[in-house]
Amino acid sequence: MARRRAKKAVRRRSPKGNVAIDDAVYGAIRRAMLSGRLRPGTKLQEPVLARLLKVSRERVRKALHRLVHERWLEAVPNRGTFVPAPSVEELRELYEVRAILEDAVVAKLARGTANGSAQKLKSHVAEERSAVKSGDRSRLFGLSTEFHALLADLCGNEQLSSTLRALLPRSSLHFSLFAPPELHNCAGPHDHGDIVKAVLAGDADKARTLMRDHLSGLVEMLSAREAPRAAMPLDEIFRELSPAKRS
Amino acid sequence: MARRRAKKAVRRRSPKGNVAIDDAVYGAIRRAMLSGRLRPGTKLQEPVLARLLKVSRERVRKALHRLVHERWLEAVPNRGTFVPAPSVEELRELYEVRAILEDAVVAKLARGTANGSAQKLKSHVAEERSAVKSGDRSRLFGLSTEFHALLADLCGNEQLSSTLRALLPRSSLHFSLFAPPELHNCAGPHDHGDIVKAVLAGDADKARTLMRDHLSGLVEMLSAREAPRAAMPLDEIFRELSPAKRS
DNA sequence: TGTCTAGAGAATGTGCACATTATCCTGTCA
DNA sequence: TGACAGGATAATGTGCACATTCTCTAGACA
Repeated sequence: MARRRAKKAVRRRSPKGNVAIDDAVYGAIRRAMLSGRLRPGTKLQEPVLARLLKVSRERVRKALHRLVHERWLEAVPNRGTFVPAPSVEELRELYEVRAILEDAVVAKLARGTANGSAQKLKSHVAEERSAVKSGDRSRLFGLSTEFHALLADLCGNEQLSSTLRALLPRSSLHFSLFAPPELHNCAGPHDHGDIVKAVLAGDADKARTLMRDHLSGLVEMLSAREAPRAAMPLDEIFRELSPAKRS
Repeated sequence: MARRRAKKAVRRRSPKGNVAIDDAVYGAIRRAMLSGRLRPGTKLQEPVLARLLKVSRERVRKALHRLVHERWLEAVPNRGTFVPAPSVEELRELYEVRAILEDAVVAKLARGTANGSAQKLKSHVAEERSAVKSGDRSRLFGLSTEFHALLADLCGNEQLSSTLRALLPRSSLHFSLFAPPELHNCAGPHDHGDIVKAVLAGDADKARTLMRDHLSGLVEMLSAREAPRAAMPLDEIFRELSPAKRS
């Protein structure tokens, strides 16, 4: 009973802030992956992450399950959660499916878009260009992926959008792990601008061709599998990212 | 301490049987949904299911999370887990995405299949025909869905296969909730047989047309939204299904 | 009579303690 | 010296108790 009262006095958790905490934990781990410093095979231990992020182990657990579900991570029963080592074969298959879906996406968009779509697309491409200049790798990666999601969103078919979005985390994983460190090698923003132009011009055939070429180019780049960055201890990775967790 | 020893004496859980229990709980709830007796809006309460299935609440919790993830169910924070009421609009969107993917599937297969594919497809269609005759609604629903998954599997692209499979639970949900009770109204096995013929004949165009018509036919049928079966208390539904849980 | 409020009851959410399992290290024996 | 067995340690997995939130109902008041 004494214990019960003590607990009640100590608890100072904001009422509706639970999902916010969950999202912060999820985001921190996801950002760590996007940074490209987590090498395939790395084990993400629940107690370690809980200590580094200063949350209970259950929160880490939940976030890890979510990431496994989205295929950012892989779980082995009674063993733990690991950073996957996706194969080139998987890369090819993944981008084949993306090509099927995104071909349909740009074809639909070229046939006609909703009001405001043109503005959204243009400003997104502009944002990508500024990210290239500032040299923020994580930010550019995020924006590049989001471009494809944005296209799908503008189709007005939620199922199409969510189906493609489900493929993007795994796609980003390949990017994080195997993209070259130099940003100017990424064939991203330039292609994106051309695709937008074709779509807005209503040229479906050109848009489809550009999209397929764009995706093929990414496959080629990622198949090279440039040597990844040097490994870094977990605590250093998360120490760097911890400020963003609170924003 | 006495409590601790008592626990140890009572526990008689098989060592590796945990995942089996989880699967059983998951399967029981899924089967309940496929039976078509759970109406949209029904709340699936954790304590009730735990009592009916004779497992701990945590197991039920885990299974519900999984079903929510697969979009069989919908969760509302602090409120519970509910049987969804998917709209006709969603139905159309869903089948549009399926058409995009399955169009590509049959086109790939018509270009050439792996050894043994023909046999698998033929025997599957035969199985569907026998299910129609036996009048087992749940079984036919399961087989009909599995036919589309089988086609995707035979493509040899795991990503394509898993992407389509991710859409099938939600698709089955529409089927369970809104398909007419009479089995002979289902435009299933007959279409499937024709598609198999076209694929094995290498006629890609015909296979694609048949697949698109087949999916359109399903949309039309499900859009009618026949009156669902009468509601039934949860305990009766799960009492009927409990034997299968142990098999 | 309709609406709003307070409280009882029951559901969901979460931290913790403990059980179970894997890993690593050490010592022994061939 | 190498391989293997056994135990120490630390991880993952799970049931439970409690906190929090929601729902539903009875009753007061306009």
